[in-house]
Amino acid sequence: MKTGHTFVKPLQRAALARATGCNLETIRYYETIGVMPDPPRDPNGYRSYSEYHVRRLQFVMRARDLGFSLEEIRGLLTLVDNDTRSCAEVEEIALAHLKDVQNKIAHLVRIEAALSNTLAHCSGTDVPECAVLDALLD
Amino acid sequence: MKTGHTFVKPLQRAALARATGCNLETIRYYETIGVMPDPPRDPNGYRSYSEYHVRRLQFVMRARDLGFSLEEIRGLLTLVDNDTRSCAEVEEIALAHLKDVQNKIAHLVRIEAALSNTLAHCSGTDVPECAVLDALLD
DNA sequence: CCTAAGCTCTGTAGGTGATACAGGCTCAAG
DNA sequence: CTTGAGCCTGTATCACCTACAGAGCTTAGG
Repeated sequence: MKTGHTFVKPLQRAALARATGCNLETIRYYETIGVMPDPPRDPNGYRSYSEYHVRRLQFVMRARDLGFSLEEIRGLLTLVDNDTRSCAEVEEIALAHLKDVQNKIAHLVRIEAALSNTLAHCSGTDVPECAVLDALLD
Repeated sequence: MKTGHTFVKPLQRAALARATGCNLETIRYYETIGVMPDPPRDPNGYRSYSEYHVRRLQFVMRARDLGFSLEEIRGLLTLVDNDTRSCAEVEEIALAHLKDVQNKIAHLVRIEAALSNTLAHCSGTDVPECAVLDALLD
């Protein structure tokens, strides 16, 4: 086949979903909240996605995997878009998020300790005495 | 003062909120979703809470502090209500929840590692090269 | 007695992050 | 030509609240 200049054929919504692992409906959701841009439309009104959209959605998905909120992701995308890419600004967002994650971990670890401590007193039998309920009932 | 038989005066919604630390509106919410029972009403239609409600809401709040979902709390309350209090059933709910918490912790710890690893490569300066964005952009 | 503050009531909207479904087009294959 | 898959839009739903608007009630002060 002749492949003179690389021309990547546009994707429909389901194809973008497959390409990125993102849920079909979520793509439209990200569009309405402005995380993904309004894509060009085919004459029939169908959304037409390019490689640009694939990369952008992948970026969003990776950031979400790291637990960034959509608000934080919006911030990161602005930096990418303006090609400001000031490392300092990005670091600020990422550091704030890291602290957030660490707080969540600390909180969950406390919960885990309390829970397993309570469960340690549980007889696990069918008797009506229950250490877990006692703990909750005070 | 004469305190022949102990008569605890009924509480209004704000008083229950103060007594339990629960948000005022959340009390009404818990009522609509059936976690708290419909309280008796004064002639003027005001909700009238007794010690029973204080204890029940405290139970709910403690369970929430431990990260139980409202669905799980509903399950625990059913056991309390029926005075079944089969320790085995309670243990089942609490153990499932403990596993859930441990999974969340494991997940967040992975995120934390990835994040701080990425941040370690961050120069923190104003240059447009940014390890964090590079990681997200692939 | 009247008024103003401060409660209460109800229903409903907003927020986060999606997910799902209904009802209607369009398109390609058989 | 029909059928089925895909697309479109708007709206409802989930968890878990929070908040506000607009109304009524209660209480204390003047």
